[in-house]
Amino acid sequence: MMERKTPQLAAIKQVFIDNHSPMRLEEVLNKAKSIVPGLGQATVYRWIKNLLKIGWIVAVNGPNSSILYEKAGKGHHHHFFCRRCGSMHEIQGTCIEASNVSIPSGFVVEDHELTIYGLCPSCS
Amino acid sequence: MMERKTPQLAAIKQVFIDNHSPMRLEEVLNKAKSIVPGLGQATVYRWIKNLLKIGWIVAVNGPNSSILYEKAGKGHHHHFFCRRCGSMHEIQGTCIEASNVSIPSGFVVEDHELTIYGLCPSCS
DNA sequence: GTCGTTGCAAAGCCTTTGCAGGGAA
DNA sequence: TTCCCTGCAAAGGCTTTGCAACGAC
Repeated sequence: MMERKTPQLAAIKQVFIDNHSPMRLEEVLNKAKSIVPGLGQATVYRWIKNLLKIGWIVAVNGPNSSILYEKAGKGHHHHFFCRRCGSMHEIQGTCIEASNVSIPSGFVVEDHELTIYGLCPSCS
Repeated sequence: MMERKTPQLAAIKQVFIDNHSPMRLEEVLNKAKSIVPGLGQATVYRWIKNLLKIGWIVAVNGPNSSILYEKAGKGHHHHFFCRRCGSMHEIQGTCIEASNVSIPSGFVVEDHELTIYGLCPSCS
């Protein structure tokens, strides 16, 4: 994949660099549109797919089976979802190592994902 | 909601009683169809929505933002997703209490969901 | 000039909804 | 008889794809 430096791709990347909370695709689209007004949604769909494939961003499972995206390479962390305002927050320094979990024999653990639900500081 | 005892609803419930792993809606539909051949997908969509609302089943976030469903009232447990065969397993007795997690002040924890990724016994 | 990239619109999925007939109570 | 439930098909909503024009290199 030879990436060409287009304003559209630059805008999409910038959105991920500027925003640390995981975002829905529509949020990425809107934020990127404010940088490149004519940006089409198909372009965002295509680049998110590509950026996922090359590992520049990662997908996070959000509530209601939504998919959220965030920039990769931020180290292991978990996510907190506020049930009142619907916001998603990164929770740093709360790593639960897989070794702390007693898995039945036979299962090979590679990775894990933890989502905490509750109220964020603004809503509690 | 006054539930009438129809063969369709009985079949859908039976599928959840017989299968302990979380299932995609399509799986529920197919299994229920083997009990009630003419079963329409709209009926399954409608009953899954209702059973969720009354808390008879619960939704689980699956990989790729898929939604999985399982019978409620099985106690707190986590899920293991096999990356090779795509199967989802219940992991009992591995409860990570929210109190074990150091959450920044201001956040009110109500619940959590843990998904472990790796290889199941059949695939490892 | 080449060919990756883009925006638009059409096409594809999956899920929900409208509706008339059927059947549980 | 009442009216909840069902299956079918149409409608919605979100994502992907086809295509011709554009533009990075």
